[in-house]
Amino acid sequence: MARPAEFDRTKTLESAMKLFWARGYTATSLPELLTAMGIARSSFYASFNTKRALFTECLELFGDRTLAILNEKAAEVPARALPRAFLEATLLEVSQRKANQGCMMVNTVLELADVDRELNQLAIKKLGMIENVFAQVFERAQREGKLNTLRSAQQLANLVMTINLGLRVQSRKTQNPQQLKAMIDNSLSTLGLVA
Amino acid sequence: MARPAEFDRTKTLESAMKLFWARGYTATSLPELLTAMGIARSSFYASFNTKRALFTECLELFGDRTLAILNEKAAEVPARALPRAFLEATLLEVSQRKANQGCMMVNTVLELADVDRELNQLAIKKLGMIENVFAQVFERAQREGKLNTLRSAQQLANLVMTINLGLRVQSRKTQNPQQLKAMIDNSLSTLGLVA
DNA sequence: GTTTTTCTGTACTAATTGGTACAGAATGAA
DNA sequence: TTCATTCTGTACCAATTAGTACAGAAAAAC
Repeated sequence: MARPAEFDRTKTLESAMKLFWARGYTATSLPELLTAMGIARSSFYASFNTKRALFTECLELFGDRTLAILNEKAAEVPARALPRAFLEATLLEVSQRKANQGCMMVNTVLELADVDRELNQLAIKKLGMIENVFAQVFERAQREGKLNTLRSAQQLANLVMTINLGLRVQSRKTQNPQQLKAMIDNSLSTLGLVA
Repeated sequence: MARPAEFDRTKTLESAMKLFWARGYTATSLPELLTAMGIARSSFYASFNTKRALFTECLELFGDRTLAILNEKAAEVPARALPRAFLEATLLEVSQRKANQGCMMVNTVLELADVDRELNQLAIKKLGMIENVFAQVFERAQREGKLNTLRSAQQLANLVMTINLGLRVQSRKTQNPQQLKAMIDNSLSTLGLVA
């Protein structure tokens, strides 16, 4: 028949994600997207309906990827070491190769809270999934006696999230990875589950 | 001579600030600003050079106001009670009358990190001034033996800021003031200076 | 080769962006 | 009243926005 290959959709999606991640939804223009993705305008609209739909896909991708990292770490380390493992994996490893990008979900929550409620809610939902994983891991560890029960698993998860969110803001204002590392240590030592 | 009164500049500035606070820099258009401020286009450019200059003024105003609240509380309560007093004053009292606005400085840091470095730096500077007040208050309290020295004053201040930033993100995703109150309690109890 | 499909490139649209120009109404002091 | 000044309102500008239309090049199967 004919030319089968759509261009590498995953790859272009990834490029778009990085740009949205860095510059946010509103400030990212279509021409910028096209350049970053390396495709023509027509191809863009053929493959990803609208800018907004593309952003949704990117946010979805970012969230899933973050969740994957968390699940991966959850399988590797004990519950009380999970916060550090997650923070280092997502904050330090990323920010070493890509400067201070923060977190696309957090960025979106703040940017679009009063601008686009639907996208905002999607970001909130994705963040909620992260928190849920923490809660489940902690709950199980408590049941197995591997974690103290001074706080409920849910409270602990919420606390980890607050610190996580705070550090993600810090990562957007602090260029230096070493300072960030120190902040992670500093915050985690308060949790009472130092590992 | 002639008609003296400029319209109430402070009041219009405040209206602009609220709008920027809610919707961010990029997503706020000039017509929206004019409506909110209740002035004509010409008056706008006569009084506030550009949209960007206006934003700078608003950010400055927001930062100063937050700093004023902090200093006020610092004069009222002992050092170990300052974090809670500050968080409740800025998060709960505000969010009760004005929904989930978060913090304009934090919003700006995330929105403009890779878009407008100068505005971003201004927001970072203002946040730094907040942190400095905490650091000085803690340092003095430690010198006077009113605060344990398990952590340095600077570390403590940084920790308070991380939690503060995290909670401000939470305040932008959580509508419920009671949940927010619980999160404040939950986070502060980890600081080891519960008051 | 022919055919079928996916891509690029260019040219558009209508709406919106921030910013400027200027006429004239409103205002108040002299 | 006169006169200087500060507003409002409208009309404009050039640039940019997201999105559409379509001609034709590129590529692979037959």
